[in-house]
Amino acid sequence: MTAIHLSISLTTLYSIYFATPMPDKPFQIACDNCSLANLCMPMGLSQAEIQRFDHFIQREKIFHKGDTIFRQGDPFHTIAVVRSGALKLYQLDEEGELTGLQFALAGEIVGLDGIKDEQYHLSAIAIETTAICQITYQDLLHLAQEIPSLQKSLFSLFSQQLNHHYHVNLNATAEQRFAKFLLSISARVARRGYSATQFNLSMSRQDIACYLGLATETVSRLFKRFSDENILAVKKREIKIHDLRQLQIISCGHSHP
Amino acid sequence: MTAIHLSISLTTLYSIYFATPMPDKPFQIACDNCSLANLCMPMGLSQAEIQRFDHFIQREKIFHKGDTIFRQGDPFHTIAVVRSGALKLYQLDEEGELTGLQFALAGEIVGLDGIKDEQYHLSAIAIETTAICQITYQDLLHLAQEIPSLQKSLFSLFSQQLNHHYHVNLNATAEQRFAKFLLSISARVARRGYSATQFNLSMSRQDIACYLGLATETVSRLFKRFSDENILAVKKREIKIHDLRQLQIISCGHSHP
DNA sequence: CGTTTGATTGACCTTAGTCAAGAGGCGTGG
DNA sequence: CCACGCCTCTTGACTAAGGTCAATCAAACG
Repeated sequence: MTAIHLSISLTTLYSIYFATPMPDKPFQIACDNCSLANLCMPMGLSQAEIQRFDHFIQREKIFHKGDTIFRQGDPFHTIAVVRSGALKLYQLDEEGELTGLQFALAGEIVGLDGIKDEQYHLSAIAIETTAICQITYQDLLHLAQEIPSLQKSLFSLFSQQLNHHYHVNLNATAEQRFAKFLLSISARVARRGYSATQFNLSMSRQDIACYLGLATETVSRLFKRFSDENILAVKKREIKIHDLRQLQIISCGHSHP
Repeated sequence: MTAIHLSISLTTLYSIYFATPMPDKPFQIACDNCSLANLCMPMGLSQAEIQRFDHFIQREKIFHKGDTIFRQGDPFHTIAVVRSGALKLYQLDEEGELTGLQFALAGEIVGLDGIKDEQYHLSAIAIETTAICQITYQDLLHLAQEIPSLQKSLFSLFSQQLNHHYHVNLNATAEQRFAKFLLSISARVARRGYSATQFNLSMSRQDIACYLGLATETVSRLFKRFSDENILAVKKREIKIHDLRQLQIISCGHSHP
């Protein structure tokens, strides 16, 4: 088969195809056609309100693996939502020791921690290619004042974020924590309509270990153990869960009866 | 010395002393004269706004040790603030196992977790005699809509609560966690104007252990160790911290150089 | 004044962390 | 294209921190 290589710019292609010059933001997703809208700030808003809200959203930024979104201590101005990809959020103490680590997946909001002291308390970096939507806190406050249902969904999102933090259990064993982690990722991926049993982890073993308060070796051994017990299949960072029920049982601490 | 025992009701005493019948809410603190106002929801409000806000606050309830404020799974209607005393907040999983535990001291807000699913995700019980102020979420939403600075302080409080949860460090040693816990209590007590170095813990050793993800025996041993090292003095639940600086050093993991 | 509940202390054991070595990928540059 | 070095991950052997079990003590409470 012979391949024909065309050298043609996107702008030209666009204008040929649509018979009109390419606008500034040609293929951009707006809130009212975003698949995450029901998980995100505009949830519960009317069509008109969503369009009004959308007007204040910045979507230019694409971050690559390792890029910084904001740093702990930076002055706080904007709230961000992960549109696609994933972020790692972490906190260092005065000595530079890591004191906390979380992940933000598509549809999840980051930066709310900055409101109180007008500075971010966490650093955020992309752990894969990541698109984010941003809104300034000033705009958000004004909009929430004018749109009661936005105010309500913001409170709701805050509440959800609080609940999410209750899930790390200090008393759980390594096995329980790890099972709970996999279930959490599964649920978060599934919430956006993807498979709950097949996904790839964008975070390193080391990040998982830090998040769970374990050593990387322990995480590695748990992957092996669960794989040996046929609970899941793992190939690099590609995970296929075979027995979701068993994971649930393990996460509650009834692993080996 | 001879004691004279008078049997006389508060109502009667009030009317004798003030020469007027006792009103329904005689000695009640209002938001505009409450010492916690600058930590609480009305922070940043004008005098007039505080008085408007105050109108929606219920203050009748006094809870005794062991009394339940709300239960995990109860329908969510109200947000509460601890005016004096202390609460224990805890979460059980489906199996009835404890999965999380926190404390709320005077000036701290509880119930925000309930907003998202319209039910409380934590149970709250008093661990000493506790007075709370309550407001219904409905009223709060309406007020926040009308009073921009209230909306702003609510977001700020939410943000603060999120930050507070980042402080539990899964990678810390028993010693570090314990030191951090004492520092946290110290700071929270001091914020209300009380001594940062002398306070009494209203929670049991078991509660502290659960909160820190340790065994009660370990907590007991840590109290002894710190006491032996002259970092603090402990008598039952009465704590006197001698060396706050050393606690800070320990909490960062530089205990024994 | 016994009974109960919470705290302390000691002896022992388990879990998971540490150290060390090796394997598998990935990108860079010769 | 292959070789080299650099990561990340895996696996094994040993160790230590802290959990468990059990006994004792102290305070609280009816």
